[in-house]
Amino acid sequence: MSKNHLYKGTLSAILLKLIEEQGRMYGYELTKRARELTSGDLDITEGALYPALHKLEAEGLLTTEVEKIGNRSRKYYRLADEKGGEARKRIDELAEYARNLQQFLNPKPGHGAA
Amino acid sequence: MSKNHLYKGTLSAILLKLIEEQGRMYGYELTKRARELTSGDLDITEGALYPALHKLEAEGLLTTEVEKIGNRSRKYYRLADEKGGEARKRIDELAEYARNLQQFLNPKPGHGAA
DNA sequence: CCGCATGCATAAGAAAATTACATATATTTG
DNA sequence: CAAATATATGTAATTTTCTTATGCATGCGG
Repeated sequence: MSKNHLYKGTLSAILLKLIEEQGRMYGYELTKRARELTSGDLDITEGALYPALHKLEAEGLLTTEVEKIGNRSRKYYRLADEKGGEARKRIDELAEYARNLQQFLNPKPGHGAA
Repeated sequence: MSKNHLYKGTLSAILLKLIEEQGRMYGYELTKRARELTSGDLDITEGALYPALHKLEAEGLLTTEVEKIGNRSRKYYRLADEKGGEARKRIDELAEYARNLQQFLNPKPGHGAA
């Protein structure tokens, strides 16, 4: 029972935020963390995840390091130094979006009307 | 300079919310109100608006009343009585989504780690 | 008269996600 | 040990949703 439909459009910014927080993360880890933090509301599927990560890498926002864990390989992502500003900008936009949405849903009870 | 891309997926819920608040609203009015409430961040275009409204109407969530203002006609939308529950459910989901997103961006300083 | 705001609507295309699949290793469970 | 499940990455076909570009018509201000 995911509520993915509402998260549409925020996926790549969410990925950037998680990666920024942890320093580096790999795909599978990102899906688990997102599920945790949203109480299961956001269930990122591979079909959405990997294309999004690849796109961010292609844009130069992320760099990768492949690491062997035993016989299996993980692909770690981290924010690219050169475009760190752009990444942070997108994360900030996400935060501003969240605030706007809150504002929208719970408009400040103006001083005017009782 | 809209930030529409972040709002993807939330449009129909946002429309429901606005209509619920005002009792009834017409298309053009909705675009203006959304722009107002989000300081211009959400600029709903007709190409997104009307298909979304038509879909909600087709789903039975909205009913319409066409009204003549002088020589021009407005199409007012209001929540359908029969499916008012579903509409409110979607609005609640939007609110929960907004809270989750806030939580996600500003995690409560957990008890766990120091 | 011309441009802009109001007001509704559709159509072609792009973007982003869903769903389904493919592959492979590691761990748990009956 | 065999089978199921978790870990781990990826692609492809399809669908949903939005953008961009139109189209039509009224009303008002300069």
